[in-house]
Amino acid sequence: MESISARTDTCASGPKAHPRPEGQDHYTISEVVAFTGLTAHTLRWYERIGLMPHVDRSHTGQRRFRNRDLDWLAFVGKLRLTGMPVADMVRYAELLREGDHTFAERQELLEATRRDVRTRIAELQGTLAVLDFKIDFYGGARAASESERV
Amino acid sequence: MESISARTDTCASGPKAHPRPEGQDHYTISEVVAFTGLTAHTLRWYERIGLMPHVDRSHTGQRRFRNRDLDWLAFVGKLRLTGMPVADMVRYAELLREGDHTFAERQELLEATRRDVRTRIAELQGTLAVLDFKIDFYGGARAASESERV
DNA sequence: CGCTTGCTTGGAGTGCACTCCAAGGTTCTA
DNA sequence: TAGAACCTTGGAGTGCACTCCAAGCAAGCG
Repeated sequence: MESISARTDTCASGPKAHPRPEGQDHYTISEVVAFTGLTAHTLRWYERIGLMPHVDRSHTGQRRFRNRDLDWLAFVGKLRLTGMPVADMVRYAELLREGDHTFAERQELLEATRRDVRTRIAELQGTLAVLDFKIDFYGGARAASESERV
Repeated sequence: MESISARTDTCASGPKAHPRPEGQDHYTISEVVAFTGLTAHTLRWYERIGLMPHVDRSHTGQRRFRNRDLDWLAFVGKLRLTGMPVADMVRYAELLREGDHTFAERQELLEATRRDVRTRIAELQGTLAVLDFKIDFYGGARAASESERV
């Protein structure tokens, strides 16, 4: 049970995660900034709103991120690219914390996201057609004015 | 010269524009709201920030949109779908107002946008791969737990 | 030990793209 | 011609996703 959620969480060896040094498993916030490209502000904010699963602390209270946090941040980065609202990501994180009985809901959430992404790709391909049309027009107009000039 | 910019502006018969009644050429703001799905607020705001080419007014000062405005709004809608910042659209509108000598710059702007759209599509396809992976995982886990149960 | 650099917090500020408001003038329908 | 529905304006407000700040504690180095 536990092992299944863990695998779900870290996504195993699936998609490539953020780069990181080998054989290490705790990082300061600035190291995570360097790996992920996020700012320290954003990392703290993610934690505050419940988007991080629970970050370890040093004995003096400083954050010590682990590899699983980097994996999670890599996945969050993907979700961010989909345009998913942060509130929905937080919802997904909550479902993860609640355990295996939320499998179905998590799957649905991801499927809804996938539908949105597919729609978005189709929209973008539509805009691409318009852009091609316009750009060809400008190209044609310039070619025409050049041939007039020649 | 003029005719070329006009064609560029309205995009001629190219991509399909917002639906509208045939054989009419002036519309109140609420009609344009119905055709475009934008709000009246947004239409006025577009005009204020210089994103509309110049909307006619009735003798009492109310807006009377024309077909070319609907064409332009359809194009702006496409640009909006690309994720282009409004400021860049305003820039494009300015270039249009400045006349034919801005052809090259307009073409560049559109080409840069097209590059962005292509990048965005590639990103989204990357996220799709991750989503597929995760969704398959949930599907597999559920199938496994069902077979255990059986 | 002192110095610099890094980390902590709650709360306030930013930029974008709208979104709404109040107060009043206009247009249409009965 | 009355009333409802629609239109006008400048300016203020909203929601999202950060982004920054001040004040103070922590860590590593010569």
